[in-house]
Amino acid sequence: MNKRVLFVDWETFFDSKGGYGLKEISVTEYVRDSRFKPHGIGYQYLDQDKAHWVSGEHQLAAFIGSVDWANTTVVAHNVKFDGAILAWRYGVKPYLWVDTQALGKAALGEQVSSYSLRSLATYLGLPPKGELTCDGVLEPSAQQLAELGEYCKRDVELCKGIYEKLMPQFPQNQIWHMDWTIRAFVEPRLSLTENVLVAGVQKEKERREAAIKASGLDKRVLASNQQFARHLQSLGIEVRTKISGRTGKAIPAFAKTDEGLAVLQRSNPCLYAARIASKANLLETRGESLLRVARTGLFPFDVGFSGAVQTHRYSGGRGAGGNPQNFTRNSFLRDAVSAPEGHSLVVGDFAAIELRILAWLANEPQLIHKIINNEDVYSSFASLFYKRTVTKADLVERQFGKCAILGLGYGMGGDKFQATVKNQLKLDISDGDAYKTIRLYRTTYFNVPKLWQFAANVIPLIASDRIASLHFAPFIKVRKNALVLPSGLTIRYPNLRRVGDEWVYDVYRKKYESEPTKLYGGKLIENICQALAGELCKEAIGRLESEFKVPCVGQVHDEILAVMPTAAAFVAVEAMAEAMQQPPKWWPQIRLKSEVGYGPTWSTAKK
DNA sequence: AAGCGGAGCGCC
DNA sequence: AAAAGGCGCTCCGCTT
Repeated sequence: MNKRVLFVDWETFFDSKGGYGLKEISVTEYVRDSRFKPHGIGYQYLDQDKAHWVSGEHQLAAFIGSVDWANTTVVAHNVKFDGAILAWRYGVKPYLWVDTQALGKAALGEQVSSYSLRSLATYLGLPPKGELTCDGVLEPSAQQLAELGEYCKRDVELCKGIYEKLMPQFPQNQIWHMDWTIRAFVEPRLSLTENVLVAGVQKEKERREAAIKASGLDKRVLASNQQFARHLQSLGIEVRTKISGRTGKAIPAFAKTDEGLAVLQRSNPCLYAARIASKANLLETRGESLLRVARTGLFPFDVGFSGAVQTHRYSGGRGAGGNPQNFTRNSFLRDAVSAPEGHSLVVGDFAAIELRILAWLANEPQLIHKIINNEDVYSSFASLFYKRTVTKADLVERQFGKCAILGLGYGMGGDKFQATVKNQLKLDISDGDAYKTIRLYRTTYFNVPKLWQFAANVIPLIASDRIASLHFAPFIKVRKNALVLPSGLTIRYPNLRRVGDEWVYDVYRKKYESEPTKLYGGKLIENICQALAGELCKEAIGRLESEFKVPCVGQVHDEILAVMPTAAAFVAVEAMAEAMQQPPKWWPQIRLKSEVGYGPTWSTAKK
């Protein structure tokens, strides 16, 4: 049977003053709220010239009932919102979900500054979007409802226009993956355990308040850079400054990794602790927002297709209590995420996936050989550095080796490496040691710097009009200002040009203004490694669901989450390991490895 | 009062 | 420059 394509857009009651709106609360809380009330829906099929408007409870029910959802692809702009309403309020399960906002990110990338309906419509030369607000209007008058209908129909037509313009530029094989990111949200399978969140937040609050109280200072003084600096000066403590990378002005060096704060930590630990405690942290704010979601039902997993527009990795969304990609490791946040009754979470992790990709791209035998023989690359590098045999038992030394192996593959310099070691390992190393580590890495794995050089040599080719493939990655094609990945998705370097002896391209960092950004060999390789890792993970999810019938419920870069009945969890572990280890058709040589575990919660499932 | 930019920090 | 990068979230402080 032919699938029909249906464009939709809901108009619903919101009240920003009453705290009931999408700026105020997450999509999940909004749609599940008792105040939720649809004004109506705009819709249009792909083969229709004009959009339609349906309002009124009975008419809406009749419309929903009239659609053959199982054979309909539903398209909307930010479809997680419209899909959540259809799925959670009307029990709709369509053939496929498509999001024109994600389509914009995937197909246009950095070429636009915003992926709002208005911005994409303007960029693509579609008719202007209407202007209308009905903030706080619970019962629109007949005239208001008619105006809302006209406004909504225009949005539906714009959504269809965006789809028609961008779909030809979007690789068909990626449609299923886009659908998966939306299903992970609108068909949630995970739970959030309320009391775990309550206890975690409470503990964190008490810890912070105690630290602030112990200092005897006002929280506002501690939290403000200016006031805190003045307070330190009044105590006769020197306030070190640093130069802002963005503004070029001197600012107080108050970051955790700044030396000035480290000095304070040693000289006045109480004041240091209070300063840190004065800032809200992720643990507490995220715990609170997840708790609000937990009270409404299951946990929708929000990742955005091509959210990382440069590499097409998934980004974390804010639709259900905040970005699930940065839940603090070994924290109560991950303890709170669990499989439903009678089920287990199966979690798989690609082992050192970017390192493997780098090793095979560089064709570096010192890495490839060790990886194939299951030798511990981190210990091996640490052994070279410390000039003695380091094993997994030498925790700090091996951690140092890991930090170097994972960090130095893209050209990192000494200062940055020193800061990274301090930040991740809480380890102080000298300038000399940092420099020595970098030199050791680059001489030991000399094919890696050679790869950066190959990449640097390719940059002029990317900027030219010539069509080619990368000789070190033949499955990646070179196009004008772009690289085409095996999936067909494109890494873009808009307006790539030489400025002096550097290469730059334009990135929208600010909202309305693009900014030249440098491109060099190491960075190009990093973009490629991240992008390929993302593609491998997507392919594994595809195999797991279609071949192994293991329903995947979430993804964090190199990690896949699935939910299975506990009786079948062990079988799913095997399936996941196999699905993740299978090399892709376009790169049969690479050797992948995964670590898979299962348990009742995210924390327990992950080894 | 609301919006924006800068800075810092969580994850991979 | 043989220069790690990709994100989202939060707060402060300034502008509008």
